[in-house]
Parts: sequence; structure tokens; C-alpha cells
Amino acid sequence: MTNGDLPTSLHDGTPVNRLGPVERRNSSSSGADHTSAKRRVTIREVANLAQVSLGTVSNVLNNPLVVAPATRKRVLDAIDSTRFVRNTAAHQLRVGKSRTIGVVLLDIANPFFTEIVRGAEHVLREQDYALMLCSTDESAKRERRYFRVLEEHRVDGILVCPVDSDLESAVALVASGIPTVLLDRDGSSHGLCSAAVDDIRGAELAADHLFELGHQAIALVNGPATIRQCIDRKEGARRSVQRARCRSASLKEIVVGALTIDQGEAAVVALLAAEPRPSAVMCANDLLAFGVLRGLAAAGVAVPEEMAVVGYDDVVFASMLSPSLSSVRQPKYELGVAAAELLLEEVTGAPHEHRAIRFEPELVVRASSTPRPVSAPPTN
Amino acid sequence: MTNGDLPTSLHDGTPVNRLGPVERRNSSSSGADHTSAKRRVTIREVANLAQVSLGTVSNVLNNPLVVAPATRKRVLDAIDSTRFVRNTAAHQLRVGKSRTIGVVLLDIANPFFTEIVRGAEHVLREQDYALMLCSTDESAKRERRYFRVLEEHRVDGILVCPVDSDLESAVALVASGIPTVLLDRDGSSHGLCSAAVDDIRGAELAADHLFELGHQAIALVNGPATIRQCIDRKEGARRSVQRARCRSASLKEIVVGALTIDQGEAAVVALLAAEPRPSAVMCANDLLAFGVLRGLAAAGVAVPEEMAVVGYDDVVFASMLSPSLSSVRQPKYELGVAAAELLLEEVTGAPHEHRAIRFEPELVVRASSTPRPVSAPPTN
DNA sequence: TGCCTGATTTGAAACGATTCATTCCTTTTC
DNA sequence: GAAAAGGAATGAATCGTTTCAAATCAGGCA
Repeated sequence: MTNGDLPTSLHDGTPVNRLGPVERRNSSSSGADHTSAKRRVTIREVANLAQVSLGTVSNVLNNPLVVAPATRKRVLDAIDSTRFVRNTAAHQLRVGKSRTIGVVLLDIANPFFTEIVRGAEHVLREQDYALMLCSTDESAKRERRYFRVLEEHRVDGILVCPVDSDLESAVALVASGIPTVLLDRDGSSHGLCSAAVDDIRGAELAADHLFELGHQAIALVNGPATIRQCIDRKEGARRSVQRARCRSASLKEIVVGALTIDQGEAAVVALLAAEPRPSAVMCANDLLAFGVLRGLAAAGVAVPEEMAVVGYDDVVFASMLSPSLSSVRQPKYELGVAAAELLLEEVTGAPHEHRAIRFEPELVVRASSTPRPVSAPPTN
Repeated sequence: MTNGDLPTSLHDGTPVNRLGPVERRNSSSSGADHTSAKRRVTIREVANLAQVSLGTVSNVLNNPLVVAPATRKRVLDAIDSTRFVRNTAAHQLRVGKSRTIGVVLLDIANPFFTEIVRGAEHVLREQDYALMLCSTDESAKRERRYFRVLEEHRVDGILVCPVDSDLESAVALVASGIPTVLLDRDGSSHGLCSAAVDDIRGAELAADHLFELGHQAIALVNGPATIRQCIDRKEGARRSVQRARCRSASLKEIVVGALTIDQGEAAVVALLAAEPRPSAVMCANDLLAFGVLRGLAAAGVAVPEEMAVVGYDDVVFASMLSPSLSSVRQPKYELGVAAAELLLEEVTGAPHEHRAIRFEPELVVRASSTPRPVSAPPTN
């Protein structure tokens, strides 16, 4: 393995002359391949080989029934003996469709979005659409940039979970002629298609649950108020407080910069310093809750005894944490499927009216908000 | 709305079931919008408005310095007053580059891959590349299909974590002229670029660790032997067994169909039935380990007392589980960055020789494999 | 004034597919 | 046997850019 068969980057020693043609090519078939840039097969070569015209090849590809069986076979043979692969760019230029869908979401590392993407991908791949995936990391600037890239690519449609609370950017997309469906955001106010879950309701469920357990001072670890989901979830919590029987019920909001584990952990300082000190905390999403749990553990605060915790999204891992995390479940996969189907409908020009699909959230209670029975845990 | 114009699926008098979503039509600006498909602005309109030729507009776009400042300004003004957006398809057709990179991985829902994607995305977006993300779910058929789609789109390059253990498919890609870099797979044997971690070594670390703890019968919950990572990790474990001082050391492999949580949980039955019954189990990845933990908890088997567990990948959530999961850490983000940089180098035609970048794995020991101290946990 | 030079600008020819009005063949019909 | 009908195949025009040889322009210099 020490001989120079295949020089690795670190295999330095002597400077390789960078300009002149290198004399020793990589032994294996690699190397200066891209110089003699593999000439791609075009429809014309197929036509020549099959002794037909361009139009006929095109027909075999797009409209096989109008071609006589014998010729069709000849063309098909030529196609795979030349290894012809249709050039989407040329196709797109002519017909105006790219067979590509853009998906723009807040954070690809969040299992919530991952699950949504899975759902969307499953329906879109059936129709041979390609997905362009973009993760904005909650940055409006990045979102703009991605939208621009997607526009340039003339994607047939976009699924987007917008960064900003107003829907300006999404409306602009639609205005510029790109079918757009909102993901995890209601669009009915702006006449946009959407697949979403009722966030106000979800947050109410969570807060109600905590109040019912007897907590009075509860905290909400929330993301930036630019994000709609954060606004709505706060609103839900607020309503719950107002409805709470006990009038000493209070809600302390702790706003962090992003919906991530790290930010959740960082929020614990403020959480523990709050006056009066909350006995329960709900988080705008599970990642924040994960961070809060970690922070509380580090601070030696027992969950749920000293602090009950509820998350939001119910990502797969929520049930496996220590302690297992109570959370507001959203039908993630189904959300992705619904959004994709909606978009597909619009893209294919099927009879279609813009509409908002809304799912109901559901509270899942687990250990992080359940007072443990006084009896010892099953030790046997 | 009762006429048959547009039958929405659920739009009837029946009560809304809690599972199905609710649909609300959006009154505003719906309907036949897409019929009058927004005519896209072309370079020609810009040219007319700015009173210059096509070539000049193109120069402003691609080669601004050769255009006189005054004309340049005129053109730029025209560009944004017409809201011109360059058509990538046409561009690509002419210059042959699509500014798109395909990323093909095993499972988009696995945080391991998600983290890799993040890394890759961060470097690629700097260069304004778009990403086409494809999740094969470990199916070779799907992989083929995605490769085909990517070829048709003439992506400039592909990052791929191949499904099959041989590298045939990847080699074919390269042969067909698409720069390709392997992700989490070593490619030096085939002269391919790659960014990977030494899986044999990683598995050795895990197994050594278990043997050092005194375990003699250990199990390996492994994925299908078509996947290279699974082969290598088994090999690592095997070597460790052979090296183990104790000659009663044994390794029982339990093969499951996919590297998922569910499959891991399902493996527990076989795990507990194995003869001799293993006292420790290592898993081919963390998702499997998560499932195993879940299964063991359900079966009432205490971890680590009755069964030690070690995962592989060290995804973010591993440290937060109950009990926290020992795992073999891989530099995920860096893997993505390295692979993307390698690809970029090749794509941009920078002086480049195919090479394999290799990272070292690292064992992270946590509660799932650490005998608890006999003293009671801190109850105060 | 006339010629030369270098800086700008022009516009026609690609790129690779799809469309569609024509042309070319067979059959069928009378 | 001629005409009509209809099925197949053709190929030029087109999509929106980029490229590049050629045309144009503005000074500078003798």
C-alpha cells in the first residue's frame, strides 16, 4: 500500500507540476477523463443508427403508439445500443417543464422535516419528479437565494415552509408563475395551497395538559417570532392560560434564536432564573425540548418532579429519551404526502382549486410530564 | 359548489374523522390561473428594452468587464425592471453545465446522513449549486432509477453512498462521464474519489471495548450483507473476536433487512433466543441500536446490567437516550464537507487526481455499556 | 485628412430535444 | 385502374442562452 499506485492527496513529496500535462496518469482508468469530455449521445445519433428521422425517434420516446412496431423496435434497439439518455435541459427548453420540484424547509437536520420529506418524496418519485432540497436554517436571506436558484431552474413547483411569518415570499413565487404549496403552514388567508396542522390547537393541548397537572407557572421556550409556528404556538399557550381556572396561572416566554438542541440547552439558564420559577416548560419543538432536557440534567433538576417538560412534533426519538418526552404529535409523513399530492395536482394542470388541508394535532403524554408513582420502579 | 365541477375527496356531509385531514377551499384567486401560464421574460426582451443586442446582455451576465459601464448599467436596469431570471435549461444546453449536484444516500430519515447532507450543502451552496437529494431506502432498484433521473438532468456530479457492496453502479456513473464521489465508502480499490471512515477499525473499537468489559458472548445486529458498511463492521468485530484473549469469545450475527429502528426492535427476539445468550450487543448503526434498546426495555431486560449495547455513528440523539448509548463516532459533517470539496474540485476541472480521504472513527462510551456503580444514583 | 488600434457591440450559429405541417406509402373503394 | 383515405415518416422551425468572428466606433498619430 505504500507504492504510488494511486497517489492520495497527502502523498506529496515532490510538487506535481500543475500546468504541464502530467506524464503519469492514474493507473486505473481514471485521470484525464474530463479533458476528453465524454461526448454525450444525442437523439440524432440514434436516428442515424436506426435509419430514421429525428422526429421518429422523438415519437418513439414520447408518443410510441404513432410509430409502426417494426420501426419502433429498431429505434429502441438503437437507443440502448448507443446508451442514449435523454437530455432534460433540451426537453425542458422546448416543452417548458422541468420535472423537478423544489422543497424548501427550515432545517434538514430536524427529524420532523425529514419525515415530511420522506412523505413528499414517496409520492413525487412515483411520477419521476426530481427533488431539489433546500434547507434555509431559518435564514430569510438563504431562503431568497434558494428561491432564486429554483426559479432559474424553472422548477415545476415548490413545497415550502417559509421562514418569515408573513407569506410575502410565497405569494411572490405564485405571482411569478410557480405553483407553490405551503408545508406546515396554513395558506388560506392568502389563497395559497397548504398542508398544515393547527398549531394554536396543538399548543393549547400542551398547555392545558400542564395546567391540569396542577402547574401554575409555566414557561414556553420559543423560537424567533418571525416564524409563524412560533407565533401560533405561543398564541395557543396564551389562550390556555386565560382559560385556566386558577388565576395565578402564568406564562413566561423565553425566546431563543433558533429551533435547535443547542439553543434549547442554552435556554435553561433563563428558565431557571425566571421569577416565579416555572414548574413546567413547554417547547416550540422537540429539538428545543431535547436541549432543555439536557440542560436540566446538567443543572441537576429532576424531570418531571422539579420541572415537567413537553415538546412539540413528536419526532421518532421523543419516545426514546430519558425521560421519554411528552409531545404534541403531528402527522409528519402524511403532511408531506398531502402537500405533494396537492402540488402535483396543480402542476399537472388537473382540475384544481387552491385549498388548505388541515390536520389535527394530538397530545402524547409520556414520562417527562407525568409525576412518577411513589412506589419504586419495577426492580425485579 | 355542489355541482360536479371539482369533487374534493372528503367534501361531503359526513363527519370529519379524526384521522383524515380537513380541506378548506380557498376562495381567492383560485381557478384557471395556470392556463394563462405567465410568459417568462427572456434575454431578448431585456435586450430590446436596453436597446442592445442579445450578445451584450449575455456579456453583462457572464462577462461584465467587457461591457462599457454605461451600457452595463442600462442593461442591468432593464434586467431588474423586467424581473428577468436566467433560464438554466437554456444555459445548460449551451454550456453543458447544470450547476446541480446529485446526492444519493441510503436513508434521509437517518440523522447520520442528514448531518452529512448539511456538510455537503454548506460547501455547495457557496458556489450556488443546487442539490438533488435522493433517498434509496437501501433499494438497488430505486438507486438505479435515481441515477437515471440524475443522468437525464445532466448533473455536474454525484455524491453517493451506494446500496450495493460492489461499486459497479458508481463505476458506471464515472464511465458515463459523471464525476462521482463516494460518501461513507472507500473507493480507492476502484480508483474512485471518496470520503469515508474506517469501518473495520470502528467495529474493532466497539468489540474490543465489549471484550475488555469482560463480555464473552457478544452479538452483532447487522444489516444486509449487500451493504458494504455492514460487511466491514462485521469484519471488524470478527477480527476483534479472534484477537480476544479469552478463547471462549464468540460472536453471533443477527442479520436484519434494513438499518432502521423497527428492524432493530424486531431483532431483539433473535437476540434473546441466541445460544449461548449474549451479554452484549453491538449494532451496525445507531438506529438499529435504538430499536434494540426499545425492544430490550419492552422485554424487561436491563441495560447495561443484563445486556450491554453499543451503536455505530453516534448520531446526536445517541447521548440523550435512556440509557445513553455508547457508539462509534464518525465525523459526519466533516465527511459531507470533504466529499463535496472533492467533488467540486473535480467538477470545476481544478487540477485533480482521484483520491480517497479517510477519517478515523472514535469510540464514545456511555451508560449503555458501562456497569453502573453499585452506589445508589444521586437521589438528592 | 487618412490610417491604425483597441475597445465595444453585433448577430448568426450552435446546443438537443419537440412539434407539426408536409410528403410518402399503402390500402381500400368504386 | 384511378382516386381517395389514412397511416407513417420526415425535417425545418423553435425553445433561450452563449459564443465568436466580424462589424463598428472612437481616438491617437503621422
